[in-house]
Amino acid sequence: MELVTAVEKISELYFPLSQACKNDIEAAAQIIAIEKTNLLVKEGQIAQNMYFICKGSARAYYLKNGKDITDWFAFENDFITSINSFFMDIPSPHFIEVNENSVLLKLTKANITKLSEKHLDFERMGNLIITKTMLQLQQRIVSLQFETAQQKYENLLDIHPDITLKTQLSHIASYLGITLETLSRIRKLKSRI
Amino acid sequence: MELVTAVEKISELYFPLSQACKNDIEAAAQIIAIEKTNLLVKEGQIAQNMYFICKGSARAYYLKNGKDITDWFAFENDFITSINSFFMDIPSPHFIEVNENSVLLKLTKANITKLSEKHLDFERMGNLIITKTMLQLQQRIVSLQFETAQQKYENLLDIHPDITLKTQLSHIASYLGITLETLSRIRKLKSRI
DNA sequence: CGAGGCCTTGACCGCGGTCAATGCCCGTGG
DNA sequence: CCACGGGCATTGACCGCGGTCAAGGCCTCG
Repeated sequence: MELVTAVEKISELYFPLSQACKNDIEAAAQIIAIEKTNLLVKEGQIAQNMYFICKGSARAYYLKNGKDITDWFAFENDFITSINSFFMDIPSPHFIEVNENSVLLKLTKANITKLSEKHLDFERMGNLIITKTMLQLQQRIVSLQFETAQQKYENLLDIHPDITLKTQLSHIASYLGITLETLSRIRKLKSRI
Repeated sequence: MELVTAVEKISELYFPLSQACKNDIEAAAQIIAIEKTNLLVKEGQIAQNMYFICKGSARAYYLKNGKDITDWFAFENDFITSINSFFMDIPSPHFIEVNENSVLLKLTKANITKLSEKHLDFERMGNLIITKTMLQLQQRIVSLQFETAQQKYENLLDIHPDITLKTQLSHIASYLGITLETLSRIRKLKSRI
């Protein structure tokens, strides 16, 4: 069953969980299938759920003067939610959109809280995920601060070589903090080599 | 005594702690006085301690092609460490430098681990601090991605109006991802208004 | 008083943003 | 089945922000 394998995957990839913990996760979580371009969270809502991507991909974006700015991508085996909203219980500045027809594991905040209280290993895992996210953000700051548009694009390709197959270039551009036009020119240069 | 008031401050500012927890922190922590320009962590070391700034200020920086790039400032009532190193047990990419003659509360990682295991409220507080740091970093990404040099400087002034009194402009410039010259020109413009 | 840090100022220029036209692909309806 | 329209990407012309390089000013401290 899909739910069991998803939980197993989480335990393997993030933190080894006891069988009792895995069982409780399985009892609390749901598997849901979502179609391309559907929204998991809308701006202004309070994000109630954390999603783990079993299959597919998603992104968080916000509107800045009406422009769509991608803030975060999540692919298979990543977690995604509106972090501001989920952790601080404030209205989400982000939309979360599913980019492809996807299968997600969904955990409510209430369930996560209960699981954290009951299972030390679950709480540890949560800590670890937050810490890693923090370090990733820090890395991204370094990248944004001192790299050229081209370097930033190449870094992204190093991490996600096939991102251009699944993702609109305009979303990638705003994620990198550059314009669509600049990204297009960079890609042209690279293809000529 | 200084130690007791520092712990009280932490409890007030970050998360309400039980008296038992505060007592244990006081038993585990040390107050240390450090002179200006001393280093708390050097590049390549593994950061063993978390510091809370009772008085003074500090910064984390790294060397990029020999240039000093400020990554983080910490002022009174902030915590500071080399986050990569401290949380992941890897050699620090950062130096941590005390900017003024300062008084710090120091907690070793071993003590923090013990306190987290013993006191649920302490662990919660740790979680909260990490989460808030994560959200701050995320905010900084937005700022770096789409703001002009001037906007970034003004944002910093909103948060730390008196930062220029304590901090070299060259450190501020590298924190904002701009050059010292650009910062100087921005400041000139502002002073003429 | 001289030296060395730190900051300011000026001249120059290139990366990447903006605006606008064009190309390309695909879904929909006549 | 083709024609049209809309969304996305490409390309070109232009230009301004902010980087680089270099000179000079201003403290502070020995």
